Amino acid sequence: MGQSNPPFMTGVPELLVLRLLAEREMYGYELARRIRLVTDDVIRLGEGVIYPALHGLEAAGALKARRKTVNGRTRVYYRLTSKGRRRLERLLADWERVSTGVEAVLEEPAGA
Amino acid sequence: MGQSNPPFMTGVPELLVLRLLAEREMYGYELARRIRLVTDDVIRLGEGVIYPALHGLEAAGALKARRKTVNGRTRVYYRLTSKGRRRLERLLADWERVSTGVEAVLEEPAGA
DNA sequence: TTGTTATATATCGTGGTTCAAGGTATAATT
DNA sequence: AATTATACCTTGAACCACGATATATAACAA
Repeated sequence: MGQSNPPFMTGVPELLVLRLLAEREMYGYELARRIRLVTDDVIRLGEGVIYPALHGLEAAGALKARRKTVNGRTRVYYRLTSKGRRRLERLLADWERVSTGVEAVLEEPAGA
Repeated sequence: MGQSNPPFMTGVPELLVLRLLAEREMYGYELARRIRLVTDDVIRLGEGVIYPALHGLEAAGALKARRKTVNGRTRVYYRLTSKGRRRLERLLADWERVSTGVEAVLEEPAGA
């Protein structure tokens, strides 16, 4: 009974989160803001995407959380684990493969 | 009572189908084969994706179907309408925007 | 003081895409 | 005779991503 593979274009939010956390420790709200900023508002991941992704990644052992209070507000900082780094590599390769595939079709010059 | 927007990474199968049909008239089975071939087997769209996409596109007026019997087998050839061409332009622009956004995050060099 | 905006976390219900699997039928190959 | 390739199609479910909602503090305006 069918377990199906994830759709081939998914996992991008996860990829973005992991990639940013590879640079430095960040917290959820910051990640959302940063993605909006860097993509010029093209990609806007809401809290309903960011937080579940973060929690899932942490549960999978790809992230480690650290609580910190700044200005009376509690932030949860996440950093990559080695497992997370490996996962990032994999997702990076997936993205490259798939986007290259899409480009191949788009540039395809009517070959027989 | 939310109707939600489609996820930001979707619509790629539709894009690929429209792009190939912009070259020339093709039928469903052929499209599936062609996408597999051009992408080096990276993207494999099954019939469960191809045919519903084709039907939806036709219902939306983006494609025009034409029945043709070859070697005793019936094929349904699809060609782009002007509406389909416009839709292709839009999806093309969407893909460019989004993939550029993803790349921006991936190449992001730790800017503050 | 009251209201709104920004910061910061979290969950929930649901909607829509994509998926594998199944179903029909003819032609070609083994 | 059986399997593979061609060719169409539908269905049920999985899953991600979405908007909405909730809570709480700080900053700023009116």
